[in-house]
Amino acid sequence: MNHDLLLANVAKHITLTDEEKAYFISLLNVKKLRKKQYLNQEGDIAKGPSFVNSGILRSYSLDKNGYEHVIQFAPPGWWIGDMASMIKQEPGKLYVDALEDSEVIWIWKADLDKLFVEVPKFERFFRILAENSVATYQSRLVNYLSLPAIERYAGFCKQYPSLIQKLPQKQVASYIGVTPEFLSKMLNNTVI
Amino acid sequence: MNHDLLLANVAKHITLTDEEKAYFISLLNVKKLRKKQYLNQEGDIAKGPSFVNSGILRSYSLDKNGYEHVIQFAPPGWWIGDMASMIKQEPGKLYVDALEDSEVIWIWKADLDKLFVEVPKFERFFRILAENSVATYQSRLVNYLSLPAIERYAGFCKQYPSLIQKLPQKQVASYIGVTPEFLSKMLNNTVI
DNA sequence: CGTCTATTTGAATGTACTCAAAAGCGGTGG
DNA sequence: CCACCGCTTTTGAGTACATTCAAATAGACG
Repeated sequence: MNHDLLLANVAKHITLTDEEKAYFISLLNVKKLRKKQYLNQEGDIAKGPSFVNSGILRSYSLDKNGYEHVIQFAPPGWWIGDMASMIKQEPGKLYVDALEDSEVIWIWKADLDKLFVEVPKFERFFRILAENSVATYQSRLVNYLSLPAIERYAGFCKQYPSLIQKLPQKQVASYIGVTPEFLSKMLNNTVI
Repeated sequence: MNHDLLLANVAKHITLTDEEKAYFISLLNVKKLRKKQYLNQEGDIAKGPSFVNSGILRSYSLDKNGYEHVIQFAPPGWWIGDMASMIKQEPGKLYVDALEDSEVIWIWKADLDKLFVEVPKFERFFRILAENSVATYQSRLVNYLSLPAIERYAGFCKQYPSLIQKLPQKQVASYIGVTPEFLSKMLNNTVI
Protein backbone atom coordinates (compact mmCIF):
# COMPACT_ATOMS: atom_id res chain seq x y z
CA MET A 1 0.00 0.00 0.00
CA ASN A 2 2.17 2.76 -1.35
CA HIS A 3 0.79 6.26 -1.80
CA ASP A 4 3.87 7.83 -3.33
CA LEU A 5 2.52 8.08 -6.86
CA LEU A 6 -0.71 9.63 -5.62
CA LEU A 7 1.07 12.08 -3.32
CA ALA A 8 3.36 13.09 -6.16
CA ASN A 9 0.28 13.64 -8.31
CA VAL A 10 -1.28 15.82 -5.64
CA ALA A 11 1.98 17.72 -5.12
CA LYS A 12 1.90 18.83 -8.74
CA HIS A 13 -0.84 21.29 -7.88
CA ILE A 14 -0.96 21.84 -4.12
CA THR A 15 1.50 21.66 -1.21
CA LEU A 16 0.45 19.72 1.86
CA THR A 17 1.76 19.75 5.41
CA ASP A 18 2.63 16.38 6.94
CA GLU A 19 -0.53 16.57 8.97
CA GLU A 20 -2.69 17.21 5.94
CA LYS A 21 -0.98 14.37 4.13
CA ALA A 22 -1.69 12.04 7.01
CA TYR A 23 -5.32 13.06 7.14
CA PHE A 24 -5.70 12.61 3.39
CA ILE A 25 -4.10 9.18 3.53
CA SER A 26 -6.39 8.17 6.39
CA LEU A 27 -9.34 8.63 4.04
CA LEU A 28 -7.96 6.50 1.25
CA ASN A 29 -9.02 3.01 0.30
CA VAL A 30 -7.05 0.55 -1.75
CA LYS A 31 -8.41 -2.07 -4.08
CA LYS A 32 -6.57 -4.66 -6.09
CA LEU A 33 -8.25 -5.64 -9.33
CA ARG A 34 -7.61 -8.72 -11.40
CA LYS A 35 -7.68 -8.35 -15.16
CA LYS A 36 -11.30 -8.00 -16.35
CA GLN A 37 -12.55 -7.29 -12.84
CA TYR A 38 -15.04 -4.47 -12.47
CA LEU A 39 -14.48 -1.42 -10.32
CA ASN A 40 -17.94 -0.18 -11.28
CA GLN A 41 -20.80 -1.63 -13.23
CA GLU A 42 -23.67 0.06 -15.01
CA GLY A 43 -26.32 0.81 -12.45
CA ASP A 44 -23.83 1.16 -9.60
CA ILE A 45 -23.50 4.44 -7.79
CA ALA A 46 -19.88 5.55 -8.19
CA LYS A 47 -18.22 5.47 -4.78
CA GLY A 48 -15.84 8.29 -5.52
CA PRO A 49 -12.83 9.23 -7.64
CA SER A 50 -10.29 6.47 -8.26
CA PHE A 51 -6.58 6.85 -8.82
CA VAL A 52 -4.68 4.19 -10.73
CA ASN A 53 -1.53 3.17 -8.87
CA SER A 54 -0.59 0.32 -11.18
CA GLY A 55 -2.08 -1.47 -14.16
CA ILE A 56 -4.60 0.02 -16.59
CA LEU A 57 -8.28 0.72 -16.13
CA ARG A 58 -10.87 1.84 -18.61
CA SER A 59 -14.38 3.23 -18.51
CA TYR A 60 -16.90 2.35 -21.16
CA SER A 61 -20.57 2.27 -22.00
CA LEU A 62 -22.53 -0.61 -23.46
CA ASP A 63 -25.01 0.15 -26.23
CA LYS A 64 -28.25 -1.74 -26.80
CA ASN A 65 -26.56 -4.00 -29.35
CA GLY A 66 -24.05 -5.08 -26.74
CA TYR A 67 -21.11 -3.16 -28.17
CA GLU A 68 -18.65 -1.50 -25.83
CA HIS A 69 -17.59 2.13 -26.29
CA VAL A 70 -14.47 3.15 -24.41
CA ILE A 71 -14.71 6.58 -22.81
CA GLN A 72 -11.33 6.65 -21.10
CA PHE A 73 -8.18 4.66 -20.45
CA ALA A 74 -6.37 5.22 -17.18
CA PRO A 75 -2.74 4.11 -16.85
CA PRO A 76 -0.83 4.65 -13.57
CA GLY A 77 -1.05 8.23 -12.34
CA TRP A 78 -4.48 8.86 -13.84
CA TRP A 79 -7.89 9.33 -12.28
CA ILE A 80 -10.99 7.57 -13.53
CA GLY A 81 -14.65 7.29 -12.73
CA ASP A 82 -18.23 7.94 -13.75
CA MET A 83 -18.46 11.65 -12.99
CA ALA A 84 -22.22 11.97 -13.53
CA SER A 85 -22.92 9.13 -11.14
CA MET A 86 -20.47 10.46 -8.59
CA ILE A 87 -21.85 13.99 -8.57
CA LYS A 88 -25.51 13.09 -8.39
CA GLN A 89 -24.92 9.89 -6.41
CA GLU A 90 -27.24 8.17 -8.83
CA PRO A 91 -26.84 4.87 -10.69
CA GLY A 92 -24.43 5.42 -13.54
CA LYS A 93 -24.24 4.45 -17.18
CA LEU A 94 -20.57 3.54 -17.27
CA TYR A 95 -18.59 0.45 -16.53
CA VAL A 96 -15.08 0.71 -15.15
CA ASP A 97 -12.86 -2.35 -15.29
CA ALA A 98 -9.23 -3.42 -15.31
CA LEU A 99 -7.49 -4.29 -18.57
CA GLU A 100 -4.69 -5.89 -16.57
CA ASP A 101 -4.08 -6.66 -12.91
CA SER A 102 -4.21 -3.26 -11.27
CA GLU A 103 -4.14 -1.40 -8.00
CA VAL A 104 -6.50 1.47 -7.37
CA ILE A 105 -6.63 4.06 -4.61
CA TRP A 106 -10.04 5.55 -4.08
CA ILE A 107 -11.94 7.78 -1.72
CA TRP A 108 -15.61 7.81 -0.75
CA LYS A 109 -17.49 10.82 -2.11
CA ALA A 110 -18.66 11.58 1.45
CA ASP A 111 -15.06 11.51 2.70
CA LEU A 112 -14.00 13.73 -0.16
CA ASP A 113 -16.65 16.26 0.82
CA LYS A 114 -15.30 16.17 4.38
CA LEU A 115 -11.79 16.60 3.00
CA PHE A 116 -12.85 19.70 1.09
CA VAL A 117 -14.04 21.26 4.33
CA GLU A 118 -11.06 20.20 6.45
CA VAL A 119 -8.38 20.91 3.85
CA PRO A 120 -9.76 23.43 1.32
CA LYS A 121 -6.59 23.11 -0.75
CA PHE A 122 -8.12 19.96 -2.13
CA GLU A 123 -10.89 22.03 -3.72
CA ARG A 124 -8.14 23.53 -5.79
CA PHE A 125 -6.59 20.19 -6.61
CA PHE A 126 -9.83 18.66 -7.81
CA ARG A 127 -10.79 21.86 -9.61
CA ILE A 128 -7.60 21.66 -11.63
CA LEU A 129 -8.15 17.96 -12.22
CA ALA A 130 -11.68 18.58 -13.48
CA GLU A 131 -10.61 21.50 -15.65
CA ASN A 132 -7.95 19.40 -17.32
CA SER A 133 -10.53 16.73 -17.85
CA VAL A 134 -12.89 19.24 -19.50
CA ALA A 135 -10.10 20.35 -21.82
CA THR A 136 -9.40 16.73 -22.76
CA TYR A 137 -13.05 15.96 -23.48
CA GLN A 138 -13.44 19.15 -25.50
CA SER A 139 -10.52 18.22 -27.69
CA ARG A 140 -11.69 14.62 -28.00
CA LEU A 141 -15.08 15.85 -29.15
CA VAL A 142 -13.46 18.18 -31.68
CA ASN A 143 -11.48 15.24 -33.04
CA TYR A 144 -14.49 13.02 -33.16
CA LEU A 145 -16.66 15.54 -34.94
CA SER A 146 -14.11 16.77 -37.43
CA LEU A 147 -11.59 14.04 -38.23
CA PRO A 148 -11.92 10.80 -40.20
CA ALA A 149 -11.16 7.57 -38.37
CA ILE A 150 -7.62 7.23 -39.69
CA GLU A 151 -6.65 10.62 -38.31
CA ARG A 152 -8.30 9.95 -34.98
CA TYR A 153 -6.12 6.85 -34.82
CA ALA A 154 -3.01 8.83 -35.69
CA GLY A 155 -3.94 11.41 -33.05
CA PHE A 156 -4.35 8.70 -30.43
CA CYS A 157 -0.95 7.20 -31.25
CA LYS A 158 0.68 10.59 -31.02
CA GLN A 159 -1.02 11.55 -27.76
CA TYR A 160 -0.60 8.22 -25.98
CA PRO A 161 2.48 6.56 -27.51
CA SER A 162 3.13 4.35 -24.51
CA LEU A 163 -0.48 3.26 -24.15
CA ILE A 164 -0.81 2.16 -27.75
CA GLN A 165 1.76 -0.58 -27.18
CA LYS A 166 -0.05 -2.02 -24.20
CA LEU A 167 -3.61 -1.97 -25.46
CA PRO A 168 -5.31 -4.63 -27.53
CA GLN A 169 -6.21 -3.17 -30.92
CA LYS A 170 -9.86 -3.84 -30.17
CA GLN A 171 -9.76 -1.41 -27.25
CA VAL A 172 -8.16 1.32 -29.32
CA ALA A 173 -10.77 0.80 -32.03
CA SER A 174 -13.50 1.28 -29.47
CA TYR A 175 -11.86 4.45 -28.13
CA ILE A 176 -11.52 6.10 -31.52
CA GLY A 177 -15.07 5.05 -32.36
CA VAL A 178 -14.76 2.35 -35.02
CA THR A 179 -15.28 -1.40 -35.09
CA PRO A 180 -12.25 -3.65 -34.54
CA GLU A 181 -12.73 -5.02 -38.06
CA PHE A 182 -12.52 -1.58 -39.58
CA LEU A 183 -9.43 -0.59 -37.63
CA SER A 184 -7.74 -3.77 -38.74
CA LYS A 185 -8.57 -2.96 -42.37
CA MET A 186 -7.33 0.61 -41.99
CA LEU A 187 -4.01 -0.52 -40.57
CA ASN A 188 -3.55 -3.06 -43.35
CA ASN A 189 -4.74 -0.70 -46.09
CA THR A 190 -7.49 -3.13 -47.01
CA VAL A 191 -9.99 -0.24 -47.14
CA ILE A 192 -9.62 -0.05 -50.97
CA MET B 1 -24.85 45.96 -16.36
CA ASN B 2 -26.80 43.65 -14.09
CA HIS B 3 -25.03 40.84 -12.24
CA ASP B 4 -28.11 39.26 -10.68
CA LEU B 5 -28.20 36.21 -12.92
CA LEU B 6 -24.51 35.55 -12.33
CA LEU B 7 -24.77 36.06 -8.58
CA ALA B 8 -27.74 33.70 -8.46
CA ASN B 9 -25.67 31.17 -10.38
CA VAL B 10 -22.82 31.51 -7.90
CA ALA B 11 -25.21 31.31 -4.96
CA LYS B 12 -26.33 27.86 -6.06
CA HIS B 13 -23.05 26.44 -4.82
CA ILE B 14 -21.39 28.90 -2.44
CA THR B 15 -22.53 31.65 -0.08
CA LEU B 16 -20.76 34.99 -0.28
CA THR B 17 -20.59 37.89 2.14
CA ASP B 18 -21.42 41.33 0.76
CA GLU B 19 -17.75 42.16 0.77
CA GLU B 20 -16.85 39.06 -1.20
CA LYS B 21 -19.63 39.81 -3.66
CA ALA B 22 -18.32 43.34 -4.13
CA TYR B 23 -14.78 42.09 -4.70
CA PHE B 24 -15.97 39.49 -7.18
CA ILE B 25 -18.01 42.07 -9.07
CA SER B 26 -15.04 44.42 -9.18
CA LEU B 27 -13.18 41.80 -11.23
CA LEU B 28 -15.90 41.33 -13.80
CA ASN B 29 -15.98 42.63 -17.34
CA VAL B 30 -19.01 43.02 -19.53
CA LYS B 31 -19.18 42.67 -23.27
CA LYS B 32 -22.11 43.12 -25.59
CA LEU B 33 -22.03 41.01 -28.70
CA ARG B 34 -24.01 41.51 -31.88
CA LYS B 35 -25.34 38.43 -33.65
CA LYS B 36 -22.44 36.64 -35.41
CA GLN B 37 -19.82 38.61 -33.49
CA TYR B 38 -16.88 36.63 -32.12
CA LEU B 39 -15.97 36.44 -28.47
CA ASN B 40 -12.99 34.30 -29.37
CA GLN B 41 -11.41 33.18 -32.61
CA GLU B 42 -9.18 30.25 -33.40
CA GLY B 43 -5.65 31.20 -32.47
CA ASP B 44 -6.74 33.58 -29.72
CA ILE B 45 -5.72 32.92 -26.16
CA ALA B 46 -8.93 32.57 -24.15
CA LYS B 47 -9.13 35.51 -21.73
CA GLY B 48 -11.07 33.61 -19.09
CA PRO B 49 -14.41 32.00 -18.37
CA SER B 50 -17.46 33.77 -19.80
CA PHE B 51 -20.97 33.80 -18.40
CA VAL B 52 -23.92 34.40 -20.68
CA ASN B 53 -26.24 37.05 -19.24
CA SER B 54 -28.52 37.27 -22.25
CA GLY B 55 -28.66 35.89 -25.77
CA ILE B 56 -27.05 32.64 -26.92
CA LEU B 57 -23.41 31.86 -27.57
CA ARG B 58 -21.81 28.80 -29.07
CA SER B 59 -18.32 27.36 -29.30
CA TYR B 60 -17.22 25.44 -32.37
CA SER B 61 -14.24 24.18 -34.29
CA LEU B 62 -13.59 24.53 -37.98
CA ASP B 63 -12.26 21.52 -39.87
CA LYS B 64 -9.91 21.67 -42.83
CA ASN B 65 -12.85 21.49 -45.23
CA GLY B 66 -14.32 24.61 -43.68
CA TYR B 67 -17.16 22.86 -41.87
CA GLU B 68 -18.17 24.05 -38.41
CA HIS B 69 -18.61 21.61 -35.53
CA VAL B 70 -20.52 22.96 -32.55
CA ILE B 71 -19.03 21.95 -29.20
CA GLN B 72 -21.43 23.80 -26.94
CA PHE B 73 -24.41 26.14 -26.87
CA ALA B 74 -24.67 28.60 -23.99
CA PRO B 75 -28.05 30.21 -23.27
CA PRO B 76 -28.40 32.70 -20.38
CA GLY B 77 -27.06 31.32 -17.11
CA TRP B 78 -24.41 29.14 -18.77
CA TRP B 79 -20.64 29.37 -18.90
CA ILE B 80 -18.66 28.96 -22.07
CA GLY B 81 -15.08 29.06 -23.26
CA ASP B 82 -12.12 27.22 -24.69
CA MET B 83 -10.91 25.40 -21.60
CA ALA B 84 -7.67 24.09 -23.08
CA SER B 85 -6.64 27.55 -24.22
CA MET B 86 -7.64 29.08 -20.89
CA ILE B 87 -5.71 26.59 -18.77
CA LYS B 88 -2.52 26.62 -20.78
CA GLN B 89 -2.87 30.24 -21.90
CA GLU B 90 -2.04 29.08 -25.37
CA PRO B 91 -3.74 29.84 -28.68
CA GLY B 92 -6.91 27.79 -28.85
CA LYS B 93 -8.68 25.72 -31.46
CA LEU B 94 -12.18 26.93 -30.79
CA TYR B 95 -14.29 29.82 -31.97
CA VAL B 96 -16.88 31.35 -29.67
CA ASP B 97 -19.52 33.59 -31.19
CA ALA B 98 -23.03 34.91 -30.61
CA LEU B 99 -26.02 33.33 -32.34
CA GLU B 100 -28.10 36.39 -31.38
CA ASP B 101 -27.37 39.74 -29.78
CA SER B 102 -25.97 38.80 -26.38
CA GLU B 103 -24.41 40.11 -23.21
CA VAL B 104 -21.50 38.30 -21.64
CA ILE B 105 -19.84 38.74 -18.27
CA TRP B 106 -16.27 37.52 -18.19
CA ILE B 107 -13.21 37.53 -15.96
CA TRP B 108 -9.53 37.55 -16.82
CA LYS B 109 -7.77 34.27 -16.01
CA ALA B 110 -5.20 36.24 -13.98
CA ASP B 111 -7.98 37.90 -11.97
CA LEU B 112 -9.62 34.55 -11.44
CA ASP B 113 -6.37 33.18 -10.03
CA LYS B 114 -6.25 36.15 -7.67
CA LEU B 115 -9.87 35.52 -6.74
CA PHE B 116 -9.06 31.91 -5.85
CA VAL B 117 -6.44 33.15 -3.39
CA GLU B 118 -8.52 35.98 -1.92
CA VAL B 119 -11.81 34.08 -1.75
CA PRO B 120 -11.06 30.34 -1.75
CA LYS B 121 -14.77 29.57 -1.85
CA PHE B 122 -14.52 30.24 -5.56
CA GLU B 123 -12.23 27.25 -5.92
CA ARG B 124 -15.23 25.24 -4.84
CA PHE B 125 -17.55 27.03 -7.20
CA PHE B 126 -15.40 26.47 -10.22
CA ARG B 127 -14.61 22.92 -9.16
CA ILE B 128 -18.31 22.12 -9.15
CA LEU B 129 -18.75 23.90 -12.46
CA ALA B 130 -15.93 21.92 -14.04
CA GLU B 131 -17.18 18.63 -12.58
CA ASN B 132 -20.63 19.22 -14.05
CA SER B 133 -19.00 20.02 -17.32
CA VAL B 134 -17.04 16.76 -17.23
CA ALA B 135 -20.24 14.84 -16.58
CA THR B 136 -21.92 16.55 -19.53
CA TYR B 137 -19.04 15.82 -21.89
CA GLN B 138 -18.85 12.21 -20.75
CA SER B 139 -22.50 11.70 -21.49
CA ARG B 140 -22.24 13.51 -24.83
CA LEU B 141 -19.37 11.24 -25.82
CA VAL B 142 -21.37 8.18 -24.80
CA ASN B 143 -24.23 9.37 -26.99
CA TYR B 144 -21.97 10.14 -29.86
CA LEU B 145 -20.21 6.79 -29.75
CA SER B 146 -23.24 4.62 -29.18
CA LEU B 147 -26.33 6.21 -30.71
CA PRO B 148 -27.40 6.72 -34.32
CA ALA B 149 -28.00 10.30 -35.47
CA ILE B 150 -31.77 10.18 -35.08
CA GLU B 151 -31.49 9.22 -31.41
CA ARG B 152 -28.85 11.85 -30.76
CA TYR B 153 -31.33 14.33 -32.15
CA ALA B 154 -34.11 12.98 -29.92
CA GLY B 155 -31.78 13.17 -26.94
CA PHE B 156 -30.93 16.77 -27.71
CA CYS B 157 -34.61 17.74 -27.97
CA LYS B 158 -35.32 16.04 -24.66
CA GLN B 159 -32.35 17.57 -22.88
CA TYR B 160 -32.70 21.12 -24.23
CA PRO B 161 -36.38 21.58 -25.11
CA SER B 162 -36.25 25.36 -24.91
CA LEU B 163 -33.05 25.66 -26.93
CA ILE B 164 -34.35 23.60 -29.82
CA GLN B 165 -36.97 26.23 -30.58
CA LYS B 166 -34.48 29.04 -30.75
CA LEU B 167 -31.73 27.41 -32.76
CA PRO B 168 -31.50 27.21 -36.55
CA GLN B 169 -31.69 23.58 -37.58
CA LYS B 170 -28.24 23.90 -39.11
CA GLN B 171 -26.74 24.57 -35.67
CA VAL B 172 -28.46 21.58 -34.12
CA ALA B 173 -27.22 19.39 -36.97
CA SER B 174 -23.69 20.52 -36.28
CA TYR B 175 -24.06 19.83 -32.55
CA ILE B 176 -25.34 16.29 -33.02
CA GLY B 177 -22.67 15.68 -35.61
CA VAL B 178 -24.46 15.44 -38.95
CA THR B 179 -24.72 17.67 -42.01
CA PRO B 180 -27.69 20.07 -42.23
CA GLU B 181 -28.87 18.19 -45.34
CA PHE B 182 -28.95 14.92 -43.49
CA LEU B 183 -30.81 16.30 -40.49
CA SER B 184 -33.41 17.77 -42.83
CA LYS B 185 -33.85 14.39 -44.49
CA MET B 186 -34.14 12.64 -41.13
CA LEU B 187 -36.83 15.02 -39.94
CA ASN B 188 -38.79 14.61 -43.15
CA ASN B 189 -38.28 10.87 -43.35
CA THR B 190 -36.62 11.24 -46.71
CA VAL B 191 -33.86 8.87 -45.63
CA ILE B 192 -35.57 5.96 -47.53
C1' DC C 1 -2.68 -29.08 -25.93
C1' DG C 2 -7.16 -27.14 -26.16
C1' DT C 3 -9.98 -23.23 -25.43
C1' DC C 4 -10.99 -18.58 -25.56
C1' DT C 5 -10.31 -14.23 -27.38
C1' DA C 6 -8.23 -11.08 -30.73
C1' DT C 7 -7.20 -10.16 -35.42
C1' DT C 8 -7.68 -10.60 -40.27
C1' DT C 9 -10.17 -11.00 -44.57
C1' DG C 10 -14.17 -10.76 -47.64
C1' DA C 11 -18.75 -9.65 -49.35
C1' DA C 12 -22.91 -7.30 -48.80
C1' DT C 13 -25.15 -3.48 -46.65
C1' DG C 14 -26.23 0.91 -44.55
C1' DT C 15 -25.70 5.31 -42.69
C1' DA C 16 -24.34 9.54 -43.61
C1' DC C 17 -21.83 12.75 -46.87
C1' DT C 18 -21.02 15.55 -51.20
C1' DC C 19 -22.51 18.30 -54.68
C1' DA C 20 -26.02 20.68 -57.05
C1' DA C 21 -30.12 23.06 -57.43
C1' DA C 22 -34.60 24.63 -56.02
C1' DA C 23 -37.60 26.50 -52.57
C1' DG C 24 -38.50 29.05 -48.35
C1' DC C 25 -37.78 32.78 -45.14
C1' DG C 26 -36.30 37.00 -42.96
C1' DG C 27 -34.33 41.27 -42.90
C1' DT C 28 -33.21 45.61 -45.22
C1' DG C 29 -33.28 49.42 -48.17
C1' DG C 30 -35.31 51.91 -51.72
C1' DC D 1 -44.63 48.23 -48.45
C1' DC D 2 -42.62 45.25 -51.31
C1' DA D 3 -38.64 43.59 -53.92
C1' DC D 4 -34.44 41.80 -53.47
C1' DC D 5 -30.53 39.65 -51.20
C1' DG D 6 -28.48 36.36 -48.31
C1' DC D 7 -28.96 32.50 -45.67
C1' DT D 8 -31.40 28.27 -44.31
C1' DT D 9 -33.89 24.35 -45.54
C1' DT D 10 -35.35 20.92 -48.71
C1' DT D 11 -34.81 17.49 -52.32
C1' DG D 12 -32.32 14.30 -55.34
C1' DA D 13 -28.67 11.49 -57.24
C1' DG D 14 -24.41 9.55 -56.70
C1' DT D 15 -20.74 8.22 -53.52
C1' DA D 16 -17.86 7.08 -49.55
C1' DC D 17 -16.86 5.67 -45.14
C1' DA D 18 -17.81 2.49 -41.94
C1' DT D 19 -20.74 -1.48 -40.30
C1' DT D 20 -22.53 -6.22 -40.10
C1' DC D 21 -22.04 -10.91 -40.52
C1' DA D 22 -19.38 -14.86 -41.42
C1' DA D 23 -15.41 -17.49 -41.45
C1' DA D 24 -10.54 -18.28 -41.28
C1' DT D 25 -6.24 -17.44 -38.81
C1' DA D 26 -3.40 -16.19 -35.13
C1' DG D 27 -2.23 -15.46 -30.20
C1' DA D 28 -2.58 -15.88 -25.29
C1' DC D 29 -3.28 -18.47 -21.28
C1' DG D 30 -4.25 -22.02 -18.12
